[in-house]
Amino acid sequence: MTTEAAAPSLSIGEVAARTGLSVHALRFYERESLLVGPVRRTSGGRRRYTASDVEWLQICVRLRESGMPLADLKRFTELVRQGPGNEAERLRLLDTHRQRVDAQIQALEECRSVIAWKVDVYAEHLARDEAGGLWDPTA
Amino acid sequence: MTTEAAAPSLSIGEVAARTGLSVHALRFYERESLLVGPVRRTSGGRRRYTASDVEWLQICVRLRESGMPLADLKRFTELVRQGPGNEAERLRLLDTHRQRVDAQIQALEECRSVIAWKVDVYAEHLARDEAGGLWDPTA
DNA sequence: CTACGATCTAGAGCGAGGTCTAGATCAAGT
DNA sequence: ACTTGATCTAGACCTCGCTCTAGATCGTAG
Repeated sequence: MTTEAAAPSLSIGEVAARTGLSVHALRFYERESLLVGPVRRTSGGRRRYTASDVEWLQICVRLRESGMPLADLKRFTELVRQGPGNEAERLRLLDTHRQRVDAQIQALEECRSVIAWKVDVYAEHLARDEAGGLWDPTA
Repeated sequence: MTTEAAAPSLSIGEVAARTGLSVHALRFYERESLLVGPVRRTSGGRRRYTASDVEWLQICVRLRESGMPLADLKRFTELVRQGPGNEAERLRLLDTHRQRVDAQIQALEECRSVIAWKVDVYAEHLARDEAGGLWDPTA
């Protein structure tokens, strides 16, 4: 494993396709230090991403999708970049986020049930609508 | 019920406390036409909200919390303001939103499981940590 | 060699959703 | 009457998270 044979790398466009991030966003993330290591470049200056860059970005996407602010993601990246020794803090960060996600899911489920109820009210109204009756939900 | 006896009304501050919106946000929502009817004023020009204003705002809060854009909320408000006759469109709007919420919940649950897995990885690592071993998750 | 598309940098711009400020007015307690 | 705190308006400003632009360069297919 220490002897490599032409480590396959990806262009920014390919990484964009694989992560769902735009090429703009990828360059932006890099500027914001959201990548663990520096991205390699070709002799001509084009970025070449490794498989583990892509994996990391996929984790980032999950964390972002679930509402982690870029600032927290940056902090997490820093910790990973610093290497072993700070796992407790990484754990804290992730676990705190997990709790926020749980709260978020719960809040959404409450919203969902309120909305579903409203939907039912309207659906029911429309079902018996043909009979024709005045009905003002503002009342 | 048609004869009223001093309909109790609330100040903007009281409404803020009851809805969780800031007084700034309440004024902003009003400017953006997110309220069904015009808000009453005292002789001195202060806003007085009715109980149904508050109910409406509470629905708005749920819809916003669950990610409905202000533009959609505005559209929904318009429909309600126009009165009976457009229930089908209201239903479509709400049901579309409900589907988005469902999708959101599902996405969050996937994120949650990815995060929970990462949390476990770190927790486990820390548990067997005292034994002391190199461990670099970047590898 | 020529085209043409993908990528480069630095930095400006944008949309959403409020938030805040200034300066004035109102209302209630003492 | 005076003080204090809540509210008023109009409009400037802010954060977040990208997105887009301009103008140059790279690299690959003909």
